[in-house]
Amino acid sequence: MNNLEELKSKGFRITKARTAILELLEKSNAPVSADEIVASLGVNKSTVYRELDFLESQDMITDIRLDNAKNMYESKSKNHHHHLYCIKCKKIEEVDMDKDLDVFERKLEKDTKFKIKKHSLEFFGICLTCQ
Amino acid sequence: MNNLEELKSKGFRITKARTAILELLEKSNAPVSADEIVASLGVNKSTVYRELDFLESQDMITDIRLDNAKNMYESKSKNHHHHLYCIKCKKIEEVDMDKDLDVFERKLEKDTKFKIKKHSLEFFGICLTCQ
DNA sequence: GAGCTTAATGCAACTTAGTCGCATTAGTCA
DNA sequence: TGACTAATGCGACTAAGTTGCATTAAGCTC
Repeated sequence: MNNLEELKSKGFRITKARTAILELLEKSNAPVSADEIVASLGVNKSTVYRELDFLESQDMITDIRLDNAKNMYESKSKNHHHHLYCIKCKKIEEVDMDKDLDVFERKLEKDTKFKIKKHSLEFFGICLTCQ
Repeated sequence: MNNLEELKSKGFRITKARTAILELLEKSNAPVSADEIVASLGVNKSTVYRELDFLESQDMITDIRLDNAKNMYESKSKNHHHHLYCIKCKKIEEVDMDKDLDVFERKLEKDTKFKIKKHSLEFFGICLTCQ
């Protein structure tokens, strides 16, 4: 069952905006910002923000903060990863390291009694070409 | 040599705003936002933002994003740590786990040729009292 | 397919975080 | 004490995100 089918089965409607936004995020191989979605799909700004909140609440996308101005969004269909961000050219690379972090996260839950829902791990630096 | 002395030795001025902001961040045991600084010190908003940028460029403070609306700032005098954030009551706890992450970071630098300047690792969840 | 219900959308006005240019103030040094 | 200029304050601005409300359209029943 894909994301749209899952939403339908939960009683949510399959609208043009919803389909387009979800598809755009699933196809994109880099995080996407709200205004990029507005620009490339022509969907209203409020709708985009509401839909992003909704998809996040449905656990289908996540948000990340790289430059400290705006959120970016990624589909969760892709396998979980972290980011390496060049503070000069703003290039984003993906990074894997979850085995270690999962172990730590479970320990953390036990120690703190927090129920951990997600984590974010971002590295900031200067890429080879910018050095 | 403390932060202020270091700034002075580099030719920067020791002003009231600078002293107050640095002191506030050093004394606080939780991350502080720009508007909290404006409110509690009565320093002008532009000055606060400029000063925060400046202190960050001098490597004396760091910024973190927890709720996705605004930056928060911490003194680097405190030992490096990460955050555990309750998405309900917005309580922030500090977390240590740097041995592992440092090893990983060095490997990452080698693999990607990035020169890594900093990283941020935040955990989001629900604290015991909010569960 | 027509009619009904209401989730989802679009619009416009608003809020909030952060930025910028410029005139003024106040550290620092001689 | 005076001169130099880094730092400040003010006000106007931008950009990201939010909200209320009237309208539209997805999906169900007949």
